[in-house]
Amino acid sequence: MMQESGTEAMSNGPANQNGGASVEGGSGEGRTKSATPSMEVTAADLLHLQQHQALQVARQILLQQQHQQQQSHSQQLQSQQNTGGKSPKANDKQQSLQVPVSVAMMTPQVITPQQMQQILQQQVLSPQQLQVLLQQQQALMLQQQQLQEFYKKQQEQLHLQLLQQQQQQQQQQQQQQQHAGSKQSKEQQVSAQQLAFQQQLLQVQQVQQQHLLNLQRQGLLTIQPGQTGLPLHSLTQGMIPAELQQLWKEVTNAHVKEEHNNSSNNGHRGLDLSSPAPPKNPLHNQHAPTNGQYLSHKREGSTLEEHSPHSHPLYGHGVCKWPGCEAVFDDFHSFLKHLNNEHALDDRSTAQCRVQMQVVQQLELQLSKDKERLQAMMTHLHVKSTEPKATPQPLNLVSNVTLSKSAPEASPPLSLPRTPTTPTAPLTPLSQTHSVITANSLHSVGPMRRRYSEKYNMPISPDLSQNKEFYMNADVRPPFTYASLIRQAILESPEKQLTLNEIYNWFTRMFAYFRRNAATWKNAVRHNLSLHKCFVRVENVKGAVWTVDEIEFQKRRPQKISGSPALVKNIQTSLGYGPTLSAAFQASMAENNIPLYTTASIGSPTLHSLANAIREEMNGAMDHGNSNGSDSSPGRSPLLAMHHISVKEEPLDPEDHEGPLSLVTTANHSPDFDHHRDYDDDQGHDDML
DNA sequence: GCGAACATAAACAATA
DNA sequence: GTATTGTTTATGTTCG
Repeated sequence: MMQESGTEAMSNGPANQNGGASVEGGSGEGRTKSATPSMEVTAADLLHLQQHQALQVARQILLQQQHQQQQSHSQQLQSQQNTGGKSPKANDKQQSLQVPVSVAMMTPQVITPQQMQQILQQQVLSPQQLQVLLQQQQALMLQQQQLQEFYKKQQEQLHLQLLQQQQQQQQQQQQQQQHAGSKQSKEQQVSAQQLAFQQQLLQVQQVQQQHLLNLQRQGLLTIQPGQTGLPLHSLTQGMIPAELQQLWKEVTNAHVKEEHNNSSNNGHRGLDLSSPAPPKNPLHNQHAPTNGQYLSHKREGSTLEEHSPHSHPLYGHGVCKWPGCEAVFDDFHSFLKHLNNEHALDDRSTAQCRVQMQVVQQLELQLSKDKERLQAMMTHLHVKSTEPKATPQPLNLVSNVTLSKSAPEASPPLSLPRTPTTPTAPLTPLSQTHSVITANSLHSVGPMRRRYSEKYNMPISPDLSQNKEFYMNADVRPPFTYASLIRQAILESPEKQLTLNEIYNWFTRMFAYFRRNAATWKNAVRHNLSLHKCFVRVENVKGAVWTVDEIEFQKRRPQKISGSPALVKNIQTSLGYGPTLSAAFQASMAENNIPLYTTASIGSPTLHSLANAIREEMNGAMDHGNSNGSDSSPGRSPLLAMHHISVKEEPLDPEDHEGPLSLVTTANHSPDFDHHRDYDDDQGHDDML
C-alpha cells in the first residue's frame, strides 16, 4: 500500500524487502553517489546548445526569407509549368527531401522534459524567472509555427514541381520518340526547369548554411578539425540528418553541377555539397580555429555576407546582446571582433550558454504545462479552444510531460534515473542518443539537501506566497526542507495547528510536486513530525493535531550564512556555473522581462518584483563570496528583509527570543476539513497565503 | 575525516 | 482486516 516510490537509495540497505519496486528509477543516475561533473562543459553540452541556438537562428532567418522565397517559388512554379522539364533524379528524391528538410529544421531541441524537470528541481532557476521565461517561449512557439508553415509550403511546392516535372518528362519522352527534332528547345526547357529546381534546393541549403553560419558566428561551433566526426554527427542528429546531407549531395550532383557550369557567376553557390571534398561540408568549413569564425567565413563566399551583412542574433541596436554583455559598438565589424574575442569558447561563455539553454528548457516545460492546463480549462468550460490543439507540441518535449495532475502516483516510468531531489522526473533516453549528451551532464547540479530556507535562515512564507501559483502547478520540488514546509503549513492554518491529514492536504494543495509519490513524502512528513522537537503533537478531542514550537524550530538551525564561502559555493553550484552565470542569468532575466504578454495563470503581478528579488538575491550571494558589495543588494537576500518573522542572519539564540512565537497548543479546535485528502481539490484554495 | 542536517526507506506498533 | 498515524532505526548525501 505504500511503496509507490523507488527505493534505490536503500538498495543496499537491509530492509529492502518491502519496497524496492524502484518505480522511479533504477538506473545508474539515481542518487548521485559522487559529485557528477555537472560543471564540466563537455562538447556534447555545447552541441546540445548549438542545436538549440541553431534552431532559433534558422527560425529568424527563415522568417525573414519566407516572404521572398515564397514569391520565388511561385515564380519558379509558374515558369516550370510553362516550360516543362525533366528532373528524374529530383523526383526520385522528392520524398526523401521532404522529410529530412522538415525534420531537420523543425526538430527542436533534443531536450527532454525530464531534463527540464531536473533543472527546475535543482533550483537553478527560480519560479519567478520561469514565469518570465515562459513569455519568451510563447513568442518562440509562434515563430516555430510560422516556420513549420513555411516548410510545409515549401515542401508542397517542391512536391508539386517534381510531379509536374515527372509528367512533363514522360510526355517529352514520348514526343521525343515521335519527333526527333527540336532538341534544342527541349534542352532549354530542361535547363530552365533544372535551374529552377536548383534554385529551390539552394534556398533550402542556404537556410541550412545560414544557421550554421550563425552558429559559428556565435562562437558555438568549435569543432576541432580532428574531432569533426563526433560533433558533426551529433549535430546532424538533431538538426541536419545525415541522410539529408547525403541527399543533397546526390541531388546537387545531379542538378547543381549544371548550375556551376552554367552560372558560375551566380551568387548562390550555396553549400556546394556537390563538391567531392568532404571538408566542403559547411560544418567542416566552419570548424576553423576559433569559435567565432565569422571573418574566416567571409572567405567562403558571398552567401555569408549576404546572410548577415549587418545582422547578427547577438547584435542589435549597436549593442552586443550576449547575456550580460551589452557592449556598444559603432560598427558591425567591431562587434564581430568583440564577439570573437570576448565571447570565445571558454568556461564563462560555455556557462552562459548553459544558462541560456536552461532558460529555454524551462520555458518549454512551463509552456507544455500551461498548455495542458489551458486545455483542461477549455474542456471544463466546454468551450472549443480557439487555439487549436494542433499547437505545435513543444517539439521534443516528449509531449507527455509528466504533469503532476495527470500522472498517477504509481505511474511507472521506464527508466528513471533520478537524484534525490528529482524523484519524479523520468528520463527518456532521447538525450542519450545524442552522443554524449546526457541529462546528467546537463543538469547534474546534484541534490540540494540543504533547502535554502534552511541555509538562508529565513522563513519560506515570502517565497511561498510569491510563488504559490508556480508551486501549485509546476511539478517542481520546493526548495524547502520538510520541516520548513510542515511548519509553514501549520503556521498558515487559522489555529496554527493541523492534523497530519491536513498537513498532507496542504502539501498536495500547495505543491504539484507532492501530488505524486505520496508514500515517500508522506512518510517523510511523518518522520519529520516525529523527529523534530519543534513539532508538538497535541491531543485533541477529535484526535491529534500538530503544532510548531518556534523556539525549537529556531534552535535546530544553527547554521550561519553570513559571508560563508560555502554558501556562495552552494549558490554557485545551484546556478550551475559560478559567478559568471549570475551575469548571464540576470541578463536572461532582463531580456525576458520584455512584456510579451501576461499569463494570467502565473503570478505575473509580482513578476518584476520577483525578478528583482532574485537578482538581488543572487547579487547578495555573490557579494558574500566576493566580499565586495558591488550591487544594489546589501549583501543579503532581499527576501530576508521582507520576512515578517524575525529571522536574523545569526542563528537565533532561543534565550534571546522572549516568548514563543507560535507555540500554539489550542487543543479544542476541530480543524477545517474542507479539503479532501488528495490533490484533486487543489484548485481554488487560495485562502492560505 | 567527522559530525550535523537532511532525505529516504522501512519496520513496527497503536489506533480508527 | 485494513488503512492511517506515529515512532524509531538505518542508510546515504551534502556540507561545514
